[in-house]
Amino acid sequence: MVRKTKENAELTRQAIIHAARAVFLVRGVSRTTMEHIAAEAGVTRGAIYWHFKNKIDLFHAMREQVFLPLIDRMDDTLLVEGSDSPLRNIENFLMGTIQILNESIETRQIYEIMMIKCEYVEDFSDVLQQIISNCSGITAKIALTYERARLKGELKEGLNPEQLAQDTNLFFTGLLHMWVKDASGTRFRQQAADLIRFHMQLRAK
Amino acid sequence: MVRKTKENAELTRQAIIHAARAVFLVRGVSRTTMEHIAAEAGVTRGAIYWHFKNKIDLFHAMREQVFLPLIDRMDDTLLVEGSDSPLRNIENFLMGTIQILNESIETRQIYEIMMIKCEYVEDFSDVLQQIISNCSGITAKIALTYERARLKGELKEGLNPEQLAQDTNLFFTGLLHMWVKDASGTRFRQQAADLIRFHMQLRAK
DNA sequence: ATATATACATACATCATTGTATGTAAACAA
DNA sequence: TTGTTTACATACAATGATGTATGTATATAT
Repeated sequence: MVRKTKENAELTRQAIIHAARAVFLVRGVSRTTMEHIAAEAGVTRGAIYWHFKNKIDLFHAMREQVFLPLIDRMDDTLLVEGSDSPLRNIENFLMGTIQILNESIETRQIYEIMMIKCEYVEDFSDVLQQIISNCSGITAKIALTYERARLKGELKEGLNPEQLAQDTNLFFTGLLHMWVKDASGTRFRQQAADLIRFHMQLRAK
Repeated sequence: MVRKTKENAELTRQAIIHAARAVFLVRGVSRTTMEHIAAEAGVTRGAIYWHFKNKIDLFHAMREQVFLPLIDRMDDTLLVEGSDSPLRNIENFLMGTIQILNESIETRQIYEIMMIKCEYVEDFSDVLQQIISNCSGITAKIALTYERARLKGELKEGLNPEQLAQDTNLFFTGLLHMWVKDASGTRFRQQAADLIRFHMQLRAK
């Protein structure tokens, strides 16, 4: 059984991505070898090199499975016109992200890999640029939503939407990082919702 | 020149730590070999294995040089009794940390290594626990200071010091991460001070 | 029905890395 | 002054990892 159908080949590709995630998680990206991934996926390195150019290529494929949906959801949650409570939209977006982390093992593990099991050097260093620009994209959309909240009179007086968005973005960046690092769950994972609510109350009228 | 005096040996030790920092920064911790470090330090692997058990041991030695002073400074800045503005103390602590990152190449590089050039797996995974507990220590001290601020009437009404501290801690965690990733400096490094001021104004009366 | 491209598995050559074992000259203690 | 320990350098043995080259059976196109 050497040559497979297209559907079978796609299954193999997915199996390799899943295997990579599993191995990255326990060994870290750098210490993971193609042989590790192949063994986990039940194939040989030949299969991996057929589907992916090298480890980075595989890494990017894994990353996309989580980040493309994130962008979509953000647009759906934040950029809806004519919402009666933009502030709620922001809160819902943050809550939704946490909820996804809670529900999706896949997403959770990929976040963990990207945050504490990957070294951003050499070929990986350009991922940082993507993260930064991604981040400013998020901030911009949050800022827009804060501006709408201001027009609706939801905000305390004298608060600059742009600065609010930056503060929220940094808060959430920190929360995600601590959420991921808090494997025991006692410190941050359980209270994430409370932290978000408090953060939003700070700026609500 | 084989056997050196104690002072000379200590210099060698420091040279190895410095070299490790330089190499970790460009190659990442995992991809860095003892030979790389030895070459950078102008010694052989023999010297490194004499002073350090292995790469982790060396990593911890490097880390301590930055984090022991941090704890001291935090205590000095936050836990001063009878300050007339606890809120200012918190702001000064955050500002001071950023200032140190700006001024000390060594500190900056070690933060960068720990945040985006190290994979927390296997032997390194217990560092995460240290970070978490370190973090809750910081939050506790900030909470204490917020409580003092509340007693002095510096805070807006109805704000819980503990929650404020958590929010501040997450904000600052996020800021440090973005500060480090923002190598160009344009996004976060230049406006860090403004972001901190805004964050503090959000809770000041 | 045959040719060709596909989806892998296998084999190969090369280089990198680790820990330790051993060597050694100078510092230090007695 | 003579051990003895220190502070390394050198040598060794074993293993791991990469990328590519090659093999091959089957799906698919014509």
